[in-house]
Amino acid sequence: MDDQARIMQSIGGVSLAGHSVQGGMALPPPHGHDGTDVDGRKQDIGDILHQIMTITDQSLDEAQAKKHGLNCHRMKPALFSVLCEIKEKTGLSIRGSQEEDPQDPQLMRLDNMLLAEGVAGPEKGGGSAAAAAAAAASGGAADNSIEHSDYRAKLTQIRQIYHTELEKYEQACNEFTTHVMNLLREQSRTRPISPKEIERMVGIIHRKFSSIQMQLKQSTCEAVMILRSRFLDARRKRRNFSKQATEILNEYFYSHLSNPYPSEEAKEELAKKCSITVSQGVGSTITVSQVSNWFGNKRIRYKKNIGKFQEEANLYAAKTAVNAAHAVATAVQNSQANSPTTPNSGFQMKDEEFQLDSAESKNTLLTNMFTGSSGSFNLPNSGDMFLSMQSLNGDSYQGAQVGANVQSQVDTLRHVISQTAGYNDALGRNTMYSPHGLPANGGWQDATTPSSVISPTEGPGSVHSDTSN
DNA sequence: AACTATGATTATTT
DNA sequence: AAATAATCATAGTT
Repeated sequence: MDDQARIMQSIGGVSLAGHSVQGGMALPPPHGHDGTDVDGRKQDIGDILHQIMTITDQSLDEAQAKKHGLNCHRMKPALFSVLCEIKEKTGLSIRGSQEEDPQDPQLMRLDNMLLAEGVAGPEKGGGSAAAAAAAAASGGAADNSIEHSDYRAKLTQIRQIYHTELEKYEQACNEFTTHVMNLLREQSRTRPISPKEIERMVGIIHRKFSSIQMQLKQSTCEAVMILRSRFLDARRKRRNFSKQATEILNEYFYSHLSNPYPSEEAKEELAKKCSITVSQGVGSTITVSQVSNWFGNKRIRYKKNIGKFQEEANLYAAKTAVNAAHAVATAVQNSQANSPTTPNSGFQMKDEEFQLDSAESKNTLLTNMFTGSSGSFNLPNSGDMFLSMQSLNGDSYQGAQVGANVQSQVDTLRHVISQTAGYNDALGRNTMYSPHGLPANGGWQDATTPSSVISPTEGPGSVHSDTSN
């Protein structure tokens, strides 16, 4: 009350001195007599101040009405100028503006991370989301991305939420800012508000909202981290393939030992086979990239220590030998049947001759057939092998149809042969199959120095730097 | 618990 | 881009 009295005092003085009392004259004075003029004015001003003070206590309509009344009041300009003066004196108007946020390193960090994670930024250039969608649409043809499709989907989800929230905050911030600005502008009719103050206010609001946004960013980061640890690390968690799957892969590997690089199609096929193979109850469908991994690992590990794999090699070679023999036999039979120009040429193979039970006769037979012809299996690939077969038999039929299909079986047969031969007459014949001179130069089939048949016990060196974890 | 096997990742080479 | 070589980290084995 003391303040108020003082203010009123000064109002009386200033207003009368500074502003001519035009407004006051225009409006009918509350109290007509000169004698009570001063008292009346005091009361007037007291009323106005009271109304200003209590403006927020009233309902909107009432307040609007009162506000209008105040704005039209004859004392209003005077009061305004007084307020201006007060404000100037108390130095309330310009203060501050020294708080420029120091570009918050933490915010930067979060921003960078979100950007790196592909959550922020512009839709990743048709990258993940589009690719994932395409992959999902096209079905199984998505090799690598299908593994991460879950992850990508979740990431997209996070991204979406993040963006909608961000937008929401942005919008709310703008709305609130404009609202406050309007409010201040309107109030500036009643009390002095410099543009700088408005600016400062806006700055404050923005800072508040950006701190909220930072929280959003932080929690988004957290979500991404959790997602990462859940998925990408789970990806590293290894599940062994099923027995059947490794069986299939090994079969392919050992029957293509001379060139164990399955084409993309072959890989797809293998992946399919491995996935189809029973016991796939719980999520272990094998993907193409897994097949690639497998072959990569297999090749390098086989090469690194062939001796260790001899047993396995024999096993699978023998296993597929029967099939191979079958296939060769039927293929030859078919070709013979289909081509009248090639009557029997002593290359008949009957199934019975290739029962594994009668392995001995089979192997010697084949051994004689192959080793007898060229004496060496140091061939770049099975294509040559096939040629040698042809020349051996003096057969003139075009083997294209057979040749292509038979190639892998020939590999297998060669293996079996080399094994038996290696054991039976390993003396002069160490240039037959077996590892095609691998460890020396690292190549798989351009080997120029075929090593001797590796004994099934342990290869030379046998260093496995791999298993030293 | 030590050890090996193996699927996956990373860095480098080709 | 694909292969290799080295390495990682876990699944199985002993």
